[in-house]
Amino acid sequence: MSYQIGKVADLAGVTVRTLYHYDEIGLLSPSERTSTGYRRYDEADLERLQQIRYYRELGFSLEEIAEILDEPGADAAAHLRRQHELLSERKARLEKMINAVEFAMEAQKVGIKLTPQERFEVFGDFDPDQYDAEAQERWGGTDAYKESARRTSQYTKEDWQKMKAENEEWGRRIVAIMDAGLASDSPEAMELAEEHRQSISRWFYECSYEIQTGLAEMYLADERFMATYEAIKPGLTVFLHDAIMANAVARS
Amino acid sequence: MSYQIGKVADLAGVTVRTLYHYDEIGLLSPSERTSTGYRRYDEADLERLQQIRYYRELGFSLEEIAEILDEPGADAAAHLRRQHELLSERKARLEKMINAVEFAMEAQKVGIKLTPQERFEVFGDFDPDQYDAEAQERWGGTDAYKESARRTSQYTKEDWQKMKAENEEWGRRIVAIMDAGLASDSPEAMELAEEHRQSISRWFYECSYEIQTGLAEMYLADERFMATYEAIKPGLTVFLHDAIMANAVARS
DNA sequence: GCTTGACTCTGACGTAACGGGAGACTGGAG
DNA sequence: CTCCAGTCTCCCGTTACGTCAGAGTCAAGC
Repeated sequence: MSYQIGKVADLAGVTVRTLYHYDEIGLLSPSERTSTGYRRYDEADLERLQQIRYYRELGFSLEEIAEILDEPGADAAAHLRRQHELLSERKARLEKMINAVEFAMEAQKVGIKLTPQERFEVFGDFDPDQYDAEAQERWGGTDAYKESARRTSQYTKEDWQKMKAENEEWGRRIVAIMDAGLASDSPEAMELAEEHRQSISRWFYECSYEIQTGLAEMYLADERFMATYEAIKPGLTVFLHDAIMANAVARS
Repeated sequence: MSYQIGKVADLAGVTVRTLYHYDEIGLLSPSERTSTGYRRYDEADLERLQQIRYYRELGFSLEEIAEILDEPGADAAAHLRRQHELLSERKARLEKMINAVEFAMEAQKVGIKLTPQERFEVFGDFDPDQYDAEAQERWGGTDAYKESARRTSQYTKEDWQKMKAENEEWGRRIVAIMDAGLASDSPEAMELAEEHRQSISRWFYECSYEIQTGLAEMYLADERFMATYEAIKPGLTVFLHDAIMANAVARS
């Protein structure tokens, strides 16, 4: 069983021109020709094309691919293993980039400027080991921001003003609680943590306790998020963080 | 605060030539020049470069990026949302490719040939909705195949022969159990399911009950995997599948 | 004030991986 | 026998830079 060039192109999702090119440079020369010069690709050719496509997807140049595939002692299984590893690395890199975008969105929402390093560190050389895939999960997958985008795009100026007013009111109340000397795990503080969560749920996206605790950690970990809360009242960031944690534990 | 071209190049992980190029085609022209003609990039330029890098990573051409970025009414937040969505799609696609590679590895291990469609379907147009991210989890993340690769690379010819002998012995025993008319959830059948799991753990990778049940489903879902077991004895695939399920339930 | 080495400037040509024709031949359906 | 889609080889075009070349710039050190 063998296929002619157009069929192969369709199957593999490439153009015939690409296959001509691969033949020209000797990367993939069909193992047979008909008497009239038509190219015929067999199973082995398809397998090679499959490997080529994976390595291309991974960003290798055709020259590099030719070297890799013609390496003696590297069989199909070895290539699959290698591709699996490289794809996994790419995935980790992508997750890192998604997190970076989420971070940038959150920063922008609060009106914080990114440092030049932060803008680009995700594009730098990547060490897969240092990356914690779980961080990704904190956001509850990928829907939160989609939902947020869908909702906020509809908001009018009055909506934003109303939101701002609500937030300020909330700020006054939590400051009052702190001033009253109440603990961060007092019912009053926890109630305000709960309101913080519900406010996000109402205005932006369904905010689970898990997501909220993720936010609380981020407020603490990043001095600029911290600054926005500290500006309202010194100590508020830690207080809010603890209240969120206490509330999350109590409610679940 | 503004930066000169080399600093920007370092920060963003591109070459100065790339920045010259972006300037030439009007994609990113620094907002200022010194009196001696040196380019000076400010914060806004960096933000634009950040967007450019994300869109490039996503495979857009420079011309497309110019259009997107100069679209009126698209602010930074809109770009971040768009990038987030596109990155998520890419991630789903990558996961699909990883699964396809794993499938190919499993197929190869058992000596099954892939159909041309299977070789390339993962490269086709991708509908993100149809993809089930959980399938990915069945393999217990990404370590199983790494481990398998690490171990099998050390194996000698005798190891492989020993493994083969073990497998054949296991095959004879499970056939005997079927012939004896025992049920798939009989202790004897479950014991052999357990041996199946331990054999994989010993020879390839730490095989959890979760992974094993994933394998059992794959044996049933794919007629060619099925064929390898049916060749030993008709009905074996279903029998083994049920035994694995019963054993997994019983042990956890 | 002068040198020096790292950095920057503007051309201009080179390259990888195809895209998109032109013009001629092939091959199966009617 | 005729068509029309598919295939062949040749060849020039394009994108996103890489790679010099030759000249000017800048901060540091003597």
